[in-house]
Parts: sequence; structure tokens; C-alpha cells
Amino acid sequence: MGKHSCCYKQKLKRGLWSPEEDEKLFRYITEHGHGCWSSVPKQAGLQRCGKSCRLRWINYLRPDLKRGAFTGQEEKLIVELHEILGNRWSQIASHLPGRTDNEIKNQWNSSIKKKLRQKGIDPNTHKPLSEIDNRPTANNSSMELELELEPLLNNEESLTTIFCRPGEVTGRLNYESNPHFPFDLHPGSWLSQNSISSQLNSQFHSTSISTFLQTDFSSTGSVLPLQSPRGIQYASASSSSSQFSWGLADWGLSDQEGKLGDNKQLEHLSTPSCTPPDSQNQAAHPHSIPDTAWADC
DNA sequence: AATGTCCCCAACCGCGCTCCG
DNA sequence: ACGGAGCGCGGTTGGGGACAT
Repeated sequence: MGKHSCCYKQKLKRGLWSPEEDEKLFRYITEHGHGCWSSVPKQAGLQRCGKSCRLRWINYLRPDLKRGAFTGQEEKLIVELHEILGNRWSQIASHLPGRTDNEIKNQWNSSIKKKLRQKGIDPNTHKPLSEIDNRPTANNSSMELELELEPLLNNEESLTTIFCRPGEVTGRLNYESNPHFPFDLHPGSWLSQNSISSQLNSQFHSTSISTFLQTDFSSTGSVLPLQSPRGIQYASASSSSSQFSWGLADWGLSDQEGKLGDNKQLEHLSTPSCTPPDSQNQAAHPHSIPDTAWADC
């Protein structure tokens, strides 16, 4: 159960993808769609398993991917969403158009976590580290946790404090039973609302997270240099090939173009599309927002 | 210049879920 | 109802570039 039969097959290539493999996969999917992933490698002439093809497409080849460094605004949104959703990277990614769950996960683990710790905030709980050190390790109830953290909160409350039991930050949210839930809708619906970004922003102004965000990401994000993805060199080298090149053309954004892209991103965040960026990814996942939740947009 | 260490990120792995016969 | 196939997710790994010594 769970493991692809193709993974047992011998002589399937693994590791980094070559430009030729990328081109084969890109051409095949743009012309035929992926359909059943397990049949993609055979149809596209690749010595890879379907799972590997799927991952390569989703994380790297999709034309709608946004390349380059994360903006301050994006990092801020990731932190805010992580406080609510925990490590549900795919759900977080659905609110950052052009970003993949893998990309966000890497950004979180390599950069954002450190920044949070430097600011004295525990990246798992989104609470001050000093508070984490002093708190008992036993299984606190939601009520106990609320009482414990209440002095830390000013006028507005941390969503994590309100909705998450200890240990559930990366698990299920305790939203349904909590009378303080600020939105009328089921989370599956309210997370899909167009105003998610502004709603979140308004929720975090006086928390420690907010302080951190205002003093760190927002001040540095706009001037972050665009880091070129590793694939750029070979991507541009193969840019003469017709179809392949257009999907990868954006990889070589200049700083100026990158900033323009960031502006577009900000625009997008303020007026998000009604369609989930990767709606098919959402279909089967137990934690995903149901398709119907997007219908009201 | 050579070597060691750190860190990023692409890719893999394993699990849980849904679908379908 | 059951089991296999396929899909998608989060966690983890390791290659390789960047940086320090």
C-alpha cells in the first residue's frame, strides 16, 4: 500500500534531472496533459517513475511558477499562515500563487525559522521563546493555554493561541469548538475568502509575530536580491528550443524584473484569484480545502 | 590554492487517503 | 466490504555551491 509499483522497477533513473529530461517532460505535459502520472514517463520516453515526473513538474517545470527569492510580503504571509495551519505546506502554498509547497517548506526550514528564533520567537508555537522555556511540558488544555498566554496579548489575540491545543500546532486545528473563532465560516471556507491576506494582517498587528514581521521582513524584503535557481544556466542554454524555452524564460529575471514580479505578487495577494493555484493537488488531500469552498469566490 | 564547514534546495521516501474494480 | 493502484502530502536526505580558515 502506498508505494508506487513503478518504484520497484529496475533501471529507473534517479537524482537530478537533465535538461533533456526536462524538455521531454515539459513537451509531453504541455501537449497532452499529465493524465495518469504513472503512464507519463512511458509516454514521454523517460526512464523515471511517475512520481518523480509529477514532482519535477509541480516543483520546477510548471509554467506558472514564480521563480526567485521570496519577498518580505510572502515571508510575512507564510509566517501568518503557518501560525494558523502549522506545517500544512500545500495549504500555505495555495495562498502564495506561483510558489510550491516544497519551496515554501525549504524557505521555512532554511530561513524563516532562523529569523523567528533570532527575534526570540519559537517557530513551532509562534510564541516568545522565553515563554516556551518557562511553561510546563504537560498536556495543557486549550483553556489553560489561553489563560497562560493572555498577559502576552494586547488588544488582539493570536490565532494560534486561540485555536490550537498544545501539540496541535502541526496537527488539527481546534477551531470548531472554540467560541472565540472570529469568522462566521468554517475554516475550509474562510481560508478561501479573497480577503484572507488582509484578514490575517489585521489579526497580527499587536502580537509578537507582528512585531517581528514589521521589524524584519518588511524592511528587508523589498531589496532582497533575486537568487538565480540552479537550473538557469542550462535552461538558458537550451532556450533556443521552441516550446521549452518559454516555460523557463522567467528563470533569468534581472533584479529589476524581479522587483516588478514582486509588485505583481503583491497585487495578486491583495486580489487573489478565485481559483486555487493547484486545485487538482487539493482534491484528495484530507486537510485540503474542499473544492466547494472555492465556489463562492 | 587547498581544505573544511555550513547551508540551500532539489529530490527522494514513507505514509495516509481516495478511487475503483 | 475489501484490497490494490494511484495520488498527494510532509519529513528527510544528500549533492553541491558559498564561505571561512
